[in-house]
Amino acid sequence: MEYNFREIEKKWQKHWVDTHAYQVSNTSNKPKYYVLDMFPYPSGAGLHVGHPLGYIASDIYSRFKRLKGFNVLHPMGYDAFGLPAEQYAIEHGVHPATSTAQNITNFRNQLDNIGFSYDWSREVRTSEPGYYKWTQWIFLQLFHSFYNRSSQKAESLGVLIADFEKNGNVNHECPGDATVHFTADQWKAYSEKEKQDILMLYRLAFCGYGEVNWCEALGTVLANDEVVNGVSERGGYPVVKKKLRQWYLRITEYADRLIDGLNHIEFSDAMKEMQTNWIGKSYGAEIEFEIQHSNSKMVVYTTRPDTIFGVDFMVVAPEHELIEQITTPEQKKAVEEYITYVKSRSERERQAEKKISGCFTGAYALNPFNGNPIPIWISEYVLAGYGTGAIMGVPCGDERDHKFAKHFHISITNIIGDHYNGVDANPTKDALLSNSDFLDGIVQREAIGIVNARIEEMGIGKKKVNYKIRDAAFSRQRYWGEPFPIQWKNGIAYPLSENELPLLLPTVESYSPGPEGEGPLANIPEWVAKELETNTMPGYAGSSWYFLRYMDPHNESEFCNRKASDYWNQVDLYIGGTEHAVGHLLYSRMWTKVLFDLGHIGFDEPFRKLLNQGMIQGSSRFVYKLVVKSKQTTSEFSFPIFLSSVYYEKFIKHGYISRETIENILNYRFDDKWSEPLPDSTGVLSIVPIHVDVNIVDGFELNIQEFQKWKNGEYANARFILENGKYICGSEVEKMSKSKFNTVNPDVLVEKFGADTFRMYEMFLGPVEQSKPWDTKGIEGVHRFLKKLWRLFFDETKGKVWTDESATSEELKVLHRTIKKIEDDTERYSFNTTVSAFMICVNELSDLKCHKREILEALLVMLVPYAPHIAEELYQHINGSGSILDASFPVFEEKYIIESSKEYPVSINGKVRTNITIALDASPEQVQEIALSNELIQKWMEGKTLKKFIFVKGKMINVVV
RNA sequence: GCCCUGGUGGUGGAAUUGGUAGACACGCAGGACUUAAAAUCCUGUUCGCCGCAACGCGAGUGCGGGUUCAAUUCCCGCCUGGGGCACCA
Repeated sequence: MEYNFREIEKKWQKHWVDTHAYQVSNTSNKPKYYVLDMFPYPSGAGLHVGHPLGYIASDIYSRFKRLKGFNVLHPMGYDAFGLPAEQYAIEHGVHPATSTAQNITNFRNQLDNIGFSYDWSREVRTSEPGYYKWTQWIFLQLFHSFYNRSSQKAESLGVLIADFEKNGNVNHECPGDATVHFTADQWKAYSEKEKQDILMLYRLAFCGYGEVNWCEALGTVLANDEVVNGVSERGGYPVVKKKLRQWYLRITEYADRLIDGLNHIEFSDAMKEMQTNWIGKSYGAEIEFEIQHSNSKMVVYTTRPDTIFGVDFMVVAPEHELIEQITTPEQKKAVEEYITYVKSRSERERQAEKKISGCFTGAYALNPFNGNPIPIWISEYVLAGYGTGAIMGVPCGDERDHKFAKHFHISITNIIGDHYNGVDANPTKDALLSNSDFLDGIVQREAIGIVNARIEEMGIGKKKVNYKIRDAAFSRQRYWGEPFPIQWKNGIAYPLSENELPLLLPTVESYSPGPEGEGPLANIPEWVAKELETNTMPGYAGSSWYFLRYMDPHNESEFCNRKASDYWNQVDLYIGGTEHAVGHLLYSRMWTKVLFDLGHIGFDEPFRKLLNQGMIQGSSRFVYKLVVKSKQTTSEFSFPIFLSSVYYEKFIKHGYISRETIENILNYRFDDKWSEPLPDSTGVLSIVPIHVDVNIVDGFELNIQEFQKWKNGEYANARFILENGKYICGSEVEKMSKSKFNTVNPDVLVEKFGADTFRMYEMFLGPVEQSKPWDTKGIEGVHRFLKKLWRLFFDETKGKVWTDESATSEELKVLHRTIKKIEDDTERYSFNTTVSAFMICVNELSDLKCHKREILEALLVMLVPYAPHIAEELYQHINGSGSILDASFPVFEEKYIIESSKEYPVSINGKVRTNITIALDASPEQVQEIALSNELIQKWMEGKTLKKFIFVKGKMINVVV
């Protein structure tokens, strides 16, 4: 009987569906375990081999926990709102709901192929009204709440209003505008509009104004993704910043709790570091500077007040409101030109720019301690959104300031003596200050406090904690997202009541943008007539709380019943990529904290343990096309000519190919003699790399016949210049994507080798956490392993070969060593080493000719998480009853693997010279005696004296001479 | 530019807490079985040197230094691949 994986896998997949094998209940006397994959966006491109990596890992862990006696929640669903579906709708007129449903169907079919243990009865889709009703409901919770800084949690706005009526806002500093102060009487006297405007400054979900990428030519707002080098990706039109009314989430109020919460969850140190850096808490001071010949003042934020006497210039962000007031007439034109230039630049470009740019305003600030005038500059490297949008430039202590000063020939004051060498800035805090008036001779670290005290005393500044994190923009001028349950009346935002939810996304005629950068909803007269909000929510709205919905997916009266969330509690294991480090993973943590504060759930961190899967990269292949480039055009030969990679390498090395070389090659390589004249005799020959489908390349060798058929025969009449009779492609590791023709479809591999082989091979590739390029070569090894396993049970000619004989101690040792390895490694998510442990076990059992049920049955149970189909099939044969899914993981027993002696490596001065087998219970003295009396060791020690004898029990021996 | 992360044979990787570097596979080479092929099995496979082999010697975990009896592992400096940087999800 042969291993017929196609038949076996179909059979069991059907059986598992028929028997609801993966349905899980919210009530159980088993302990619970919740394993979750990061919410996938069902893209039209379908799954490539990179996607299932994490899914397989989580599936293995879920099944493992089930064998260990847990009630395991392992759901899957779709983050179904998003930009690509809308873009597709604009281009093809297909409703996003239609294309999304289609994509989901494909996605699901691909997943089903792989044999996952998802409980599909709990599937959710964020674009379904039954789901987004609750996204809207949570938005209303945010809208109706503020962050009470004294109790350190979200509370109902009612609490705030009650206090305003009694005390004004003395107890509650205004988070949206710290300059807002009012008494109880003033509050009561305010109009409805004034009150609402003030409340808006407190709400956790609030409306404000923010800059977007505005493309006039397309009449739309663009995502950062759609802007390339300052112009639109589609069409290449100019993109500028534009201020629009936007919704925000006040995540800044949660900054401290988001930092603190990291101490209570198991994320990698790298991940915690990224989140901490993103939140960017810093301790510093705000200092006020007077401006010469002006009544205005400028406020800078600095983390280094100790360097106040080293300030040689000021820099304000190009958006800073002071600029207009302080710019001198002589500088006006230059400043305006500079600001125009900056408007066309994205924030990223501004920060990444190596070329220093800036413009002098003509104005001077005055150092509050010595009255020295300090020139005020504008530069793109200062961002408006951080701190006060103005910094003090201290060239001797900050690298960027230093470069700026050098570039604009601003003289540099050295306040740190020898610590500054005139060439590089030195950001030390340990130098003794000089040139610093009353701070001379004081260590910088201590001077910080002294200056802070002095500025507070003088009333020109105060200590200030700052955060880099900004409030999260929460609206999009798009169609395919959740509508806001908000109505606008006389400029006041009124929430819909809960019983009006869900506010359904209406159908539209066209998906193109509304007037003035508004979203498509602004084009619907009925919508506008009802004064409904025309923005929609961003992609991360639905994904910020989906892990809760899985616990109670069909509940129509609550977002999630408290009993269900109390039972399932936190996600015990969350698997996904690091690309979500500072987006999704911060937003969902914040939402969880809000829901906790408001008493809707009983925990304030969503994910107890996070495992980051590495990215499977594509290994792209290139063919090299010969073209002729003149100054204006690129022309081609009448039939395309491709050169093997060796020629391209030469071309790259020398930067050009001579006409003679090419003519020689052409004449020499083609049997029928090259007769065509080279096109455009004035042009330069050049070689252009083109991505070629990796599926028609074997290793690096191009399959020329397939290539000529590729892309509907676009290159059917191509000619090739080969090396050693082969066309060798170039290669590069890049993101796996359709446009790079480097995707590999799991369906193809499952069809050829089976799901079990595919699952194990994905794991065998390397540690889940590590990124690596995909290479299909090697999958055969895993497939051979499964066939070898099969042969432990069935012989091609003899049929069944397993027996009921009892196992020998040698066989038990193999089994129990494997149990220990599989259990330990699975527990620490080291799935690549478990696969090799299975291989070693099967190799050893084959060598021992072991076909004993006692051993094999335990092996099958361990294999279930990894290769469930073959395990279930073989289990049915040897056991005959029950499903292996609910078997118990075999119990490791130390007694089977105890060894009495060990072959010690013996080194002389750290170099291994021989191995000696010594009893494990030998004393160090005995070991030394045995080792030193060894012939080989004596030979090595000849003429030398023993300096030290190192013996690590069970590990090694080192003789130092 | 800033933050995070990786670099070990021809290839993917192993070495879990500083203790035999290269487990397990792929590929390659040679062999067995077969009329032949597939499948399967066996042997070898880090590099260099000693004319082969055995044995042995030397080098070796991106590069350069350091700590240690001992470093892929710890420290310092550099080179380089990947991810993120706030409207892709």
